[in-house]
Amino acid sequence: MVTSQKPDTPARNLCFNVYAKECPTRMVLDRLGDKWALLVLDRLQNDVVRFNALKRDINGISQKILSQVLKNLERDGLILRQAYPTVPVTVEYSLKPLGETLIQAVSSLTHWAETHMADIQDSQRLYDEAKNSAL
Amino acid sequence: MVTSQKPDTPARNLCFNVYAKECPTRMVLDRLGDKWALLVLDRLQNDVVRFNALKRDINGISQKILSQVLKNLERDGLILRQAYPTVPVTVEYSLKPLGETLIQAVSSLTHWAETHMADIQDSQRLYDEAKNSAL
DNA sequence: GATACGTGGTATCCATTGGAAACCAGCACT
DNA sequence: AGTGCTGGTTTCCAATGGATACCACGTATC
Repeated sequence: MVTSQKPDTPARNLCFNVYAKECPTRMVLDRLGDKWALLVLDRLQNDVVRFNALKRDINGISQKILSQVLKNLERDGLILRQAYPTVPVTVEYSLKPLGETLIQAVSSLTHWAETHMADIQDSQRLYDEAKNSAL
Repeated sequence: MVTSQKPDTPARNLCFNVYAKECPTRMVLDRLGDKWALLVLDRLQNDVVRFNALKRDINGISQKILSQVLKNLERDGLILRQAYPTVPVTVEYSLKPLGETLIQAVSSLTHWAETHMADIQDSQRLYDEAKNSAL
């Protein structure tokens, strides 16, 4: 049976393995497995956007989290931060080539969320009703 | 009670819009924007897996979080939970059709992480070195 | 001159969440 | 009688997240 594998014999023998705790790819998933990062990347698709514009567009994000997320994405080489010494400082964020390669995957996630929302809501309603009738 | 004025006219006027705070699609992103959920879904691709097998395979996940994630995914209609009244209870988790439609997107994310890890590490090293030399 | 505003952020506080470990019930094996 | 395995739940504490206030800077307004 394939189901139960020992921890020391991983399913994949790739150089990088998302299932291994120590693997650096997990750091990437930690980063991407963050709704705000997904939304920021999605918003930067096709656009160059300034800090406060991102804050306005991504409804509900706090400044602290936004600057944190942007800093991390910049460190990862996914986005470019460009500051211009204008009157009040102007800072523009845009996708770097590495980010462009990622946007495909991110985009299909957000698109999936938008298209299958109704199915999920139906399922949740059924689930909750079953729970309540059982009580 | 509406909190405040709308900051600006939103970029998209779709029925479901991930950028809107009140939009249900955000709940989906909250769920998917969770490294553990991504890993669980990825692990269930092509396999029917039992609770403790998932716990073993997904290195580092705690029992509490795993059962929580599984419960949520089941509620969303993405996975199927089947319990058999065997000697010690046997519980099998598998993808439901809705989950199958999602796995493509999830899979490309985890695959992206595995293939572009080296680039990210390079970028992080450069970033940190620049930071340190600036100090 | 003082005041207020807009920019891109930090700093601070506190509620929510996450993880480690302990505990549970039921039964099989020794 | 004690130990182990199953799939969880409970408990406790540290880490994270979000709301809010604050900052420096220059500009416009009073």
